[in-house]
Parts: sequence; C-alpha cells; structure tokens
Amino acid sequence: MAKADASTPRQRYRAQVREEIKEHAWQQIAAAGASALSLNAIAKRMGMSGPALYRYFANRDELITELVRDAYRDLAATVHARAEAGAGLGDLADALRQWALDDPQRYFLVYGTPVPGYHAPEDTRQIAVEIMGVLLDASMAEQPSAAPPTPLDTHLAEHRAWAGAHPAPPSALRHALTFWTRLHGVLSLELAGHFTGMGFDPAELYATETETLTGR
Amino acid sequence: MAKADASTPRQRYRAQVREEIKEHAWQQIAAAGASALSLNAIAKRMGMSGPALYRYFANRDELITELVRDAYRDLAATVHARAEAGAGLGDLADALRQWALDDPQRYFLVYGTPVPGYHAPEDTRQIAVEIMGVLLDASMAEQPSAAPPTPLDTHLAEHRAWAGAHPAPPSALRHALTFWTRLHGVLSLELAGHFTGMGFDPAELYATETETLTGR
DNA sequence: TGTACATCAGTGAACGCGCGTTCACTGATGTAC
DNA sequence: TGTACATCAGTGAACGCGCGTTCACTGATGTAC
Repeated sequence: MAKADASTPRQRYRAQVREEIKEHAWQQIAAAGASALSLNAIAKRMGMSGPALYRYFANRDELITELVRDAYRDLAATVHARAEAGAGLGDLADALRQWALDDPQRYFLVYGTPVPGYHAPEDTRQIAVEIMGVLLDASMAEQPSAAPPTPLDTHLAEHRAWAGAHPAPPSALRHALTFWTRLHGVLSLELAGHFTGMGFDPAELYATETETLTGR
Repeated sequence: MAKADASTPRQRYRAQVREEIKEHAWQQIAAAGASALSLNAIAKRMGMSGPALYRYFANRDELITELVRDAYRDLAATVHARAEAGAGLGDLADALRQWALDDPQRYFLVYGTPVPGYHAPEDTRQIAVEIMGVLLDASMAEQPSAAPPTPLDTHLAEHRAWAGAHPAPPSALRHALTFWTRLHGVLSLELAGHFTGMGFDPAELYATETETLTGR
C-alpha cells in the first residue's frame, strides 16, 4: 500500500491513484471475472472519465499484466513470510488455502483457465521458481529422504530446470511438486464450486491431503 | 453427429446445422477462450448472417449452456464406455487425461474458472453424479476396504449426498474423491501451461499419481 | 401428378450499447529565478 | 516572497468496432387435396 518515502508529492499521488485503480479492478474481477475487466467501467466507478486512466496504464493489457504480477508477488510474499517464521509444509498448506479463499478470482487469475494467446509476464516465471523454492526447503526439512528413489524421482532428478540451483534431493523435488498439484486439485475444484451440493466439507478433504503429505 | 432416423428432412437439417454451429463454437473457444464466443463471429465463419443463428439458439447463453452440457455428457459417456469395457481406475485415469488433452478448452469449460454469476444447467449435476458413480464402482472393485476408517472416511460417510444410493463403503468414497482431485490437480496445471519450462514430463507425474491411487 | 397453401430458413437493415483508444484542450500543481 | 514558466492530471468530444438482438421481408421447401 505504501511506496518509497523519498519521492515527490506528484509521484506519491501517481502511485496512490494507480493503487486505487487496481483495487477497483480487483473488485470488478471479483464481481464478473477477469474477462469482463473494463477500463471505462473502472473509471466510471472512480468518478473519472475513461481516458484519464491512460495517464496510469498504457492500455488494458498492461493493467491485467500488473494485476497478475501483483497476485503472484503477494502469494510468494505470503508463503515466504510464513516460511521465515518457521512454518512447515502443513502451515504452508494452510496459508495457501487461506490466500485462495481470501479472493478466489485472484487465485484463478494465477492458476485458472488461461486465455489462449495471452502470455503472463516473464518475471512471473521467476516468482514461480521462488515459490517452489520455499516448498523445496520445507520438503527437505521434513522428508527423511532415506527411501530408494522412485522412477519419478529419477525422472525429476534429470529434469529439474524448475528447481534451479536448489540443493533439494530428488525425493524432495517429487514431494514439493506433489504437494503443489494435490492441494491445487482440491482448492481449484472447491473454488470453482464443484463441491457445492455434494454435502461434505472441502476443508476436511484438504486437511487430509495435507496430512498425507506432511504426516502431521 | 447422427440423430434419430425417424424424422423429417427439415428436422434432420435443423439438427445438422445446430451441430455445425456448435462445431464452429468449439473452434472459436479453442482459439480464444469461452469468453470470446460470439454468435456473429460464428455466423460469419459459416457464411451466414448473424440473425440466422437465432433460428437455432435463443441466444448466446443457450449456446454456451448447450456446449457445457455436451462436454459433460461426452466425458460421462467416455468414462462410462471404458468402465463397461472392464476398465479399472488406471484405465479411467488414462481416458480422463486423453479426453482433457484432446481439447483443453473443453476441459476448462467444465472444470475451469467459473464466471461469477453464470450457473451451469441443472442437469450437469446429475451427470457429475453419474461420473462419480463410475469412479465409485471402480474404487470398490480395487479397494480391499479392510483398513479401519480414517477421520475423513467417517466425515464422508455422514455427508454422502453426492454418492446418492451408491453402495460404496466410506473408504471408496474417499478413494474416488481423492482420485478426482489429484488427477485434476495435475491435469489442470498441465493444461494451463504451468509446467511449461519446468523441464519434466507431466505424463510421468500423472502416471505416478495414478499408480499411487491404483497400485498398478 | 399438379396446383394452392403453409411452413420456415435465411437476409439485410436497424437498434442501442460499451468497449479501447486518440486527441486537443483546460486548469491546477510544482519549479526556477 | 512573488512572478513566469513548465509540467502534467483530468476532461469531453470523437473514432471505429463488434457485440447481442429485433424486425419485416423474401424465397425455397414441404404438405394437403
């Protein structure tokens, strides 16, 4: 919310309005989905004329890109903060679920249906690597890595571009990846409403998947 | 593709054009996503005027609803056919993946990001139950159900609205549900492109998750 | 088999709408001397 | 501290566009006698 202090009033004002635009954008996305995002509608809600927004964003695409970036960064920061506070995989799972439930459409903007043709900004890839890094740290801390490598372990050990220079052993690679996909599986179906009317509590299912992965 | 035979030429023609409209709709969805679906654009591609389509669909929403229904039905039919051919959970997993890869946007239309406000037609709920029924059958056939019930088993046994009158024991409920969420987790991330650039082969991860669930 | 009539697929003009985006402008805010 | 100038936020008019959808119509296809 706050930017650097050593800035001119005009710069501070600009940053503030940019932020306000983004907030309205998120509201609009929450209300009607990302595909319905419209600069004119945002301007109207802010009591401004449409063209005014072009002082702050070059075009609609730049705004969306910025939102995707922000969402990614926020998730990475959330996960990172938890990890630095000594959280294990189980806590990270809780944090992830909370983050998703806080704003489902934000979760979907990152992990949801991609629009064919649209490509996320390049720096999100790096943020994704950072998030995986946190999961790898936690996996290493909790996994004994004593068992013999599974076939998947071997495959991942040979294709670990995504882990960068992380010192995680193959079993941790598999574990972090599985952690991600299993939790996403439950979360995305829950957020998309596919469990509504089924009767059970998604939190129970999520908790069980988490326990299977962490042994807590 | 073919409809009932005992129909007038006009009826057959209508059904044929309806089908052609849907095919073009799928192409358009595959090219630019469901939110970009436009009746006028379809008409243009078919060499017709826009209003002509209103002979076949009351409006845009009805077309989309029909596509969702068709996708659901097609998935149910695919899974059902496999099961009747004696397939186990592992084969069903393969069939699911194939179905998803055949047309990712079709998969997303069913399981992807929901548009806030839009509600799927009521009969899809029943089809979803049917699909779960097939998974439950297969789970029962493969699970020994000897182990003591887990806490989740107990919860599901008490909240099994989605299983209807299916005779599956609690452990099978949990197993079918987990089968669904885990495979969806891998599939949806793969289809959304979140594994691209990571280096490994999603099929390996999918296969491992399948094996964990089936013991094959 | 031929004629009279009904059905109905498809057209073209028209509607209002909201979109993204550009442009020339006004007026307030900040800067330099 | 006061004046002259530059910066820049925001406006309003305007652009072309494609959308969904309606309406009155034409002309081909099918039906009844």
